[in-house]
Amino acid sequence: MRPTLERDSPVPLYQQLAGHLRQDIAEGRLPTGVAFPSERKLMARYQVTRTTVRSAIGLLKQEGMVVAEHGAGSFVRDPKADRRLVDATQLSSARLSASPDGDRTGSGPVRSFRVIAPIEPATRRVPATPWISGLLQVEVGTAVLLQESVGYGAEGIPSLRRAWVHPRVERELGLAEADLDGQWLPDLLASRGITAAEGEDVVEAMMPAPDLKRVLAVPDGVPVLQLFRVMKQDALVVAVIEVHLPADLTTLVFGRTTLGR
Amino acid sequence: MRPTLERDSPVPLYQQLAGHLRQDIAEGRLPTGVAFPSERKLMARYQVTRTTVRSAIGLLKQEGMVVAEHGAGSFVRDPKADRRLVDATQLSSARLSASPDGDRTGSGPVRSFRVIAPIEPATRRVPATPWISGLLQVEVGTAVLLQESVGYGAEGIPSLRRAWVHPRVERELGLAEADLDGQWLPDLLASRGITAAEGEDVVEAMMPAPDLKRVLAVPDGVPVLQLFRVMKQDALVVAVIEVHLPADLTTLVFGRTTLGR
DNA sequence: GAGTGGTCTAGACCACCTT
DNA sequence: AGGTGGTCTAGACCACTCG
Repeated sequence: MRPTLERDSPVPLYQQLAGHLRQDIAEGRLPTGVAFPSERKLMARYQVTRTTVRSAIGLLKQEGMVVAEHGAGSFVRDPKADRRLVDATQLSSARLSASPDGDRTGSGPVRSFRVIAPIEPATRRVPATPWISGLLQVEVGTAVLLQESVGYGAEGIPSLRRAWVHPRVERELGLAEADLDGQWLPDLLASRGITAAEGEDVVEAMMPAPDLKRVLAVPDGVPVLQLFRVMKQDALVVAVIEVHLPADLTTLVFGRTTLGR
Repeated sequence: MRPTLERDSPVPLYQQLAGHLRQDIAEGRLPTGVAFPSERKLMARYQVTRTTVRSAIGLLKQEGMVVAEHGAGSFVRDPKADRRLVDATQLSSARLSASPDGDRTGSGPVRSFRVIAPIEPATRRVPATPWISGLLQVEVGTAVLLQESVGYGAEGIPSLRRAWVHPRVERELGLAEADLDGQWLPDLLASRGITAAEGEDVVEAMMPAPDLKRVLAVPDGVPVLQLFRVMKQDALVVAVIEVHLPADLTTLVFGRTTLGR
């Protein structure tokens, strides 16, 4: 009713509209978790086409402030609400579980799990990409064992993990692909006395490619955190663990923190 | 010509089209950095409307695989190409510079800087949000000094930084807001003997809100890495440093890495 | 000036959820 | 059944870049 858009403004209508909606959210007129005027209502209220309305809402979706549910409506979201603390240094060790309940640590209520299709650890041999060969410290193209697994990790967060073994370690331990299937590699290394207290961590973030987005059930407007842990022993690289985590659910912590969020 | 879309498929046309384009990119038919058929050409080639073509390209944009330049064309992008290694533990110390050239470390060629509008360190007093109060270990709502600055950091990466001082430290050092203007807070702390070798790091990622997106010149489809460094001395929190970095440019490294990417 | 991407209109039909 | 978001058409005009 009252709110109007300037049709002569150099700022496009859909951006003006997005601004109005953003302000409505920020100032509490559109409370989080609930409601949102339907696209047809917004058309009428602002006297624009559905295309324009959808462009505006599209912007908010990309910012992670709104999620749309087909047939039900669009809902305001707090992009920072669902984050749980994750200890980066512990990430590589524990095995992923098939159901989120398995990892309930008993501390505090854990809500709204995301449904994914877990994948048991599966092993294959692949040539090292430039990036991985840099971390593993082997020649580019060297054939290395790669293990891949999908499941729920610490705090019930869906995650995809990959583990690359250094050929030297593979030789020393006499590993075969068959040994590894169904068993999470760092567990196996630990059982043979390789704990890798040393090591480094590398962190990146990106928008998920469609495959990863589906596998981890990542909503629109949510990036993925990517953590590489370089396991070392006696200054030699033993393995590289890669972990993908939906960024809307995770706060990565390096070093103990007394954080009672 | 040859490629056709299935109109009866349950998969929407624009998603099919996006799939085709993704495959063309992956298999090298659309090389990175160059070209891309214009929207009108794609309309003709696939016999769909411009809306459908734009939806497909929109998907690729959100994945960071394509950038569009008004009037010039759309271009394939390698989402991982421009990353530079950034030492997370060093991030808080050095002051941001107004031009990217100032931080050229001399090691290797640094290309394609992004143009931003630097902001000198400016100080104000704000009530602690729940999140910050948790990190600073003060009561929620406590008035704390906040310093904010925008510029080019290590490796010439645009970044926004904020520093919160613990009230105890502010008192002990007799800081005034005027003291701080134009001076980067960690520098000042260091000059008074507070180095904060201890500390923890917290990392998150998110899609940038429009303000941040503009300030850091973040392209579409690119998230922002957010690093909080909790500076401590004798187990007491001294200050919290927050750093925002465009994720397409940064690989955060924790611990020394021998990585010659 | 020709070609490109950006915005906007006015419609239509569909798939899905809620009641 | 009625309302919601998702897809798609067929057009139009504009702002920008490039040769």
